[in-house]
Amino acid sequence: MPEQTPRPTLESVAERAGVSRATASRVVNGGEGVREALREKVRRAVEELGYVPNPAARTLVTRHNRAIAVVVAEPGSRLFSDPFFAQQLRGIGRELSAADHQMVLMMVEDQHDYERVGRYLAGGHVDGALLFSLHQPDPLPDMARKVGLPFVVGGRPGWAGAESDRDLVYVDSDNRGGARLAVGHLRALGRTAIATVTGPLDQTSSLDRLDGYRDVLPDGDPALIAEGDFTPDGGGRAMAELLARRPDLDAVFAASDAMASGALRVLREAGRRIPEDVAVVGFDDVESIAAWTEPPLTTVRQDIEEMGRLMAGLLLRRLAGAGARPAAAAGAPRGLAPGGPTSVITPTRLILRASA
Amino acid sequence: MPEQTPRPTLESVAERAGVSRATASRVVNGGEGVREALREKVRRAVEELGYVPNPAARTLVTRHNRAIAVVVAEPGSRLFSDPFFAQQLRGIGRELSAADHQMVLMMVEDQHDYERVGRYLAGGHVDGALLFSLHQPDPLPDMARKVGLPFVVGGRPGWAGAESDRDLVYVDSDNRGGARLAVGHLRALGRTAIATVTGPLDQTSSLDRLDGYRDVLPDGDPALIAEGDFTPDGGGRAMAELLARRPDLDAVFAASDAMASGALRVLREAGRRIPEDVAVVGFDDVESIAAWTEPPLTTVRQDIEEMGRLMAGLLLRRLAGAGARPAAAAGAPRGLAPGGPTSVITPTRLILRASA
DNA sequence: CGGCCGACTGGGAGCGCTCTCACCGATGCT
DNA sequence: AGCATCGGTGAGAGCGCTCCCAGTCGGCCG
Repeated sequence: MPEQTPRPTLESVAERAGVSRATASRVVNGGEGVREALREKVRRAVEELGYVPNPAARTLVTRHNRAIAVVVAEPGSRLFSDPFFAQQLRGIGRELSAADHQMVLMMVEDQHDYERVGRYLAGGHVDGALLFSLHQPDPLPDMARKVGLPFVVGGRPGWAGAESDRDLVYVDSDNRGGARLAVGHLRALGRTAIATVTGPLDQTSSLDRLDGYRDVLPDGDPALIAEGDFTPDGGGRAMAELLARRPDLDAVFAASDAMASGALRVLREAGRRIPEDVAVVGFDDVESIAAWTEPPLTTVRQDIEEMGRLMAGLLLRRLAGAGARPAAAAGAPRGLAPGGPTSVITPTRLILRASA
Repeated sequence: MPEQTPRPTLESVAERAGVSRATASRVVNGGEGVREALREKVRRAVEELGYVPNPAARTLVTRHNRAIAVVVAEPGSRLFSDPFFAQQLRGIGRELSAADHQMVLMMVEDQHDYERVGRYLAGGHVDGALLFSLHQPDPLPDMARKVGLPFVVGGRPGWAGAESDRDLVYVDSDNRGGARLAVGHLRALGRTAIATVTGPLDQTSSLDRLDGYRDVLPDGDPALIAEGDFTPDGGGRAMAELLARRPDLDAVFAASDAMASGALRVLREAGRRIPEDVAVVGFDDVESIAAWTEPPLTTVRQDIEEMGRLMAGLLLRRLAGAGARPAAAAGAPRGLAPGGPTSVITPTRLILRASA
């Protein structure tokens, strides 16, 4: 940066206040154990000089920088196509800035990026990391672990062993419970042939939602299950398939609002009235979709911002050191390690609109 | 951070390689002017020790940290409700990581946050800043200027004097041209009573789009103009008003897809067929909306990711120092200061679908 | 009234890295 | 042969801050 005037240093503040650098430092950092008279002098000097501590110098000795990394894998994916991501960021940002920490956003798209991120995390630029959308066995957690960097994962990790990995702390919404809510509602409506359009089955959120569907319909016809891809198009295709297999279906639970909107359109084109002929329930409650479909979509809402806040809070607590357990936050804390912090599942709830 | 093993320092690398710290440093930073033999030795030492440079120490002396801040005002607003923001971030991230810079995300919600951000920018945590959604005369640019921090603004600043402020460099899409495209298309279709639903008129993007509408329809009936708020609801309300004022209207240009979706619904409820009775054109081409309305929306697309990339590129070029002018990027460079970098307007184009 | 204790304060040693400059041997030139 | 030159290399001085440790100075106890 082009510095116009040489920036004031702690040294200059101390000089102006007529105290030692050590004392000035004490005042700047809270002023414990410094007589009020001196404290005031230093404060005035800081004011007059417009002194701002140099974070690099501080970090050099304290070994932390009040910053955490938010690593987002595959930004090309749905993470960037719906407001999910932005809302999550907002929650994280709020929690972090309340704790006076900064958020460093990193996007991973290809192999090369993994190295970049790995180097960054290893470099000690940040005190901790929030890892998102981990699919396959992802190298990120191991990288972080290797350099001793605390981290929290967003979304239940899906690979073998992840569940039993005691320091793999994650935050996820109650996908399974939400799906149960949706399908239960459909059944309570008296529907008897309830289909489902799932998300890609290599993602835990899709799997969990499908499990919820099965919880309610343990003996369901497999022909009533079709896989989508979280896009409106895919939802439409899956719906068409479902219609071909079971023309008699009278309800559909789509595992995302986007897929539901595609399904709605296919259903309409097939001449089905909604909700009279076929009741439809979505998932996510993405405002720009759910409230504006024709008819408005009954769906399952997850508190996305809260998830972000929770993740940040969990990480912050880990940083604070101590084995401080997270207060059982909204949702059933899922005990993993008897001694460490705990993963959290946030609740979901049904939003009733016209489609079911 | 809990360091398990004391992290290797440049000193230890030098020792292991049998060279001085200075030489080791040279190798780590590119290896200019070091004999191949030594270079190799150092590289091996780095490898064996798993050495990663300490960024804080480096920043302390170089005075820059390969990081830029992305400051987003009022995250509660539309910035977070449509994918606009996420896409922009993606563009910024791509450009930045190509230049090996990091992105520090800061959200400003209230007065208190302004102070926090101001302190952060003044602290030298970052080498530059990208400022978003500046409405009223915003303190941010001045803050940045005061501490000599290079910055680029997203979206044309709207207050008096901003336009003539020669180092207020911004990137915006061609809102006015896009609106001209939309309205021109409607007119070419033979429509004679073309209405428009504007965005909130305290935002330059709304104003510019309205100007584009007027460019094509200089003698239009003011009753054909209604103000919305960029939400589907607001769009619907404005549409209803328009319908009441001019029941004979046969086309509508909505200044955002979200508002268009609301307008579509009101139009449908009023029994108008689209596009037969009323042709509708939106703005933004937000995929989750435009492609899935009933009928699919003809709209104006802006390359949002490109805007992000451009902003980052502009800033990076500023940082690189030199009066290097930005290459006239896609779009008409709008000359402000004859000597400095230049604001950029990115092109928009019409996407034809069924609604018009 | 001397000695101690405790609350403050200052001195100084780094944190890990970059960068200037002096130095060194090997060339190249006159 | 004598001397300026030059690519390479190392020594050392900080960058601005924190924090340990020793020193100072009242006040209070015996």
